[in-house]
Amino acid sequence: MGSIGGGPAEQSGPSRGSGRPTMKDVASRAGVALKTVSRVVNGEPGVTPETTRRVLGAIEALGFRRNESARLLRTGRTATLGFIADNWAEPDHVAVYRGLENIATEHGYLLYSGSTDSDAAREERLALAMCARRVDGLIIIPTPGSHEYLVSEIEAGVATVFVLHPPELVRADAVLPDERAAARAAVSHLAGLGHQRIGFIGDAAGYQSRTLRDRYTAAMAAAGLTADPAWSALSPADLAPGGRADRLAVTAVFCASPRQTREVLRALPPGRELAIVGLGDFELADLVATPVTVVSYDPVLLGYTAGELLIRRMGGEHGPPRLVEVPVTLTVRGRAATVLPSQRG
Amino acid sequence: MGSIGGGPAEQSGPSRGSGRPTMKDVASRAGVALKTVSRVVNGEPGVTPETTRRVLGAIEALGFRRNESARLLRTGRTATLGFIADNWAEPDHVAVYRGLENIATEHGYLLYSGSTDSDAAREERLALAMCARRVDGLIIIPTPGSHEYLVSEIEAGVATVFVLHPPELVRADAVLPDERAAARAAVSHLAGLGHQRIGFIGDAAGYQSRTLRDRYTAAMAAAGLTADPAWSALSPADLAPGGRADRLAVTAVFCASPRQTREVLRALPPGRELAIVGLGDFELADLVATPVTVVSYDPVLLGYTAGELLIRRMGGEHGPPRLVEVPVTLTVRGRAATVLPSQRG
DNA sequence: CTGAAAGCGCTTACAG
DNA sequence: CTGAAAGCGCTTACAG
Repeated sequence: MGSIGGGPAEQSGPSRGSGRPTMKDVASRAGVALKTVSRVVNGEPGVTPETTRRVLGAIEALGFRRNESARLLRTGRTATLGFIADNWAEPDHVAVYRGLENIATEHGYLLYSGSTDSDAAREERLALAMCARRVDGLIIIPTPGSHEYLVSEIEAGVATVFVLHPPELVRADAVLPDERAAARAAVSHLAGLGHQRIGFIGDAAGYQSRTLRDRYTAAMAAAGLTADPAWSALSPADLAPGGRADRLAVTAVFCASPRQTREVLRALPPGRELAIVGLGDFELADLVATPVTVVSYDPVLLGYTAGELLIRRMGGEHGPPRLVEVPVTLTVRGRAATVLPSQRG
Repeated sequence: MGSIGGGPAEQSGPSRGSGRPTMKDVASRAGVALKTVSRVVNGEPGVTPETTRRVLGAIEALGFRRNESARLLRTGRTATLGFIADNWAEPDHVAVYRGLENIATEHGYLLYSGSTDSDAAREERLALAMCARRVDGLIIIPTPGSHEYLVSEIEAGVATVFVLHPPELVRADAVLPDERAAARAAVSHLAGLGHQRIGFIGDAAGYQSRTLRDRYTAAMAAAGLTADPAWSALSPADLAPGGRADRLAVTAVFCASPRQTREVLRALPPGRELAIVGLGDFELADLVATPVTVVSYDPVLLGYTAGELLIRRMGGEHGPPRLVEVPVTLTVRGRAATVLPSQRG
């Protein structure tokens, strides 16, 4: 174990047999030079059909498969992208990954992946480990906290794109849902149903929804509603009977993420009337006992778009960091979104 | 683009700047030999504090970070595992990945990952691409179809473990839920509620649940019930009003996977009484309008166990392929599981 | 059409 | 305590 990097214990003994055949082995079996094998393997022109046949025969006989890692070392690239998710338990994060995988596959990249569980130290460790492997680019669903540790890597040429949440303390591209439009759609939908006391449910750390909280406040103002600051500091736990939500007499909430929305559903006491709009759709949202309206975006598109931008950057596109916003759609579900007459005014 | 492998278009021009500093750069800046830099970086003993200081200074000044890929080429290992999922849209597959990531991180491995969407050709392409990068081991949630293409890789020393579904046409380790116990638990639970006409819902291809179907048949027999073969060939579509399920007068079903269970929930006409037991739990299973009983296993444990076995194999543990079964638990939910008196007998 | 040499960035023996 | 040489498995110039 070294002092930098570390890693699994070295393999003991030659238990792996004599290893896999190399180009050198193929060359000597075919009676040609190494370079000729390389030519055949790479489909380069200028090799006699007869020689080609001999080389292919040796490859077949030996079960040779070119060591891609060695090739890439010489080439200077790795044809590898790194993806860092915050939390695999979030279907949205997985969907972002799927979008990235789609475009990565189209372009011949393989993916390193890992998750952080919102632990900034884990994110740093993972990202730097991927950089040490010399990934060509990095896609990150960021954890709360600074991403300053990436500055030197980005300067060294590692293309980096943040997705789903914005980065902090580092200038880099980001691909996000259109949060301004989302907040407006949610608030104006609820206002249209007669709600005035609309709360905002962010996450505990208050980080990942900080910009969204500002959007909510702006959207409330745009809808002609004066938002009590306390309304925007709610968490799912505040929905307990007699809890803060009751005391604040909130009749509707806008949830910052599918996870918040699901937690609200779980926390909601039976019989408590509450109109819910969540940012981000989730499976079975239409089948739960209290169907919820959502402002949804396409998380797969989010990942695909981020990958697209990354590939353009790796291709040499320069310019200042870009913010790409993906459109959102309001999907109305259930009757719970209507304010009862007695609650109006 | 070569004829083998292919890959993204080569980067055009020296847009990456002059590249990152190497040990050679550090050595010349510190005025020492390459080997001395290597000693410091690896924490090897026998270097003067003064020399160490000079080297560390140069590392700092240059922003040197060791190229892990190059180190691993020399070492002969890659400290990398490959994970191939069938479908990232399945939360269970993601959970298996999470378990694998846990143990991989503990042991210092990085993960390549990819998915197949049940496409056997994609699986083969991915697996071979990972082998070409010389992953130390491979964990696969297999697609339907033969895995014979892996034989030569396994012989060449790539440790391979299948998880969640068994492999076909290749001898390799597998880690699965205890399907026999699952089928028994499901059938005996339903039989205990008075059901006799219990159907089995597998997937369309009929593949991934083939062994499970046999388990179901055996469990029916063990419960003293005679199963009409038609009952075991049901799909969610058969639940449409007046469909096969109605004609067969099935009063309960055992679903082969969380996906089947969710599809049954979607296909179920309102008012149709049907007791449902699914293999594998899923989020919101307790909150849907028709709560379902499940025979659940821990998918994270499945992935962790598979990784554990893989690491033992990579460590040199020999012996014939092993089948590891993870325990299952019956979780009873909802009242729909009870047969109405009028339906009994 | 084919090949011998040098090198990608590092480590592994082996000398001093 | 420090270093010069060879090599991991491949590709990139450059010769014949």
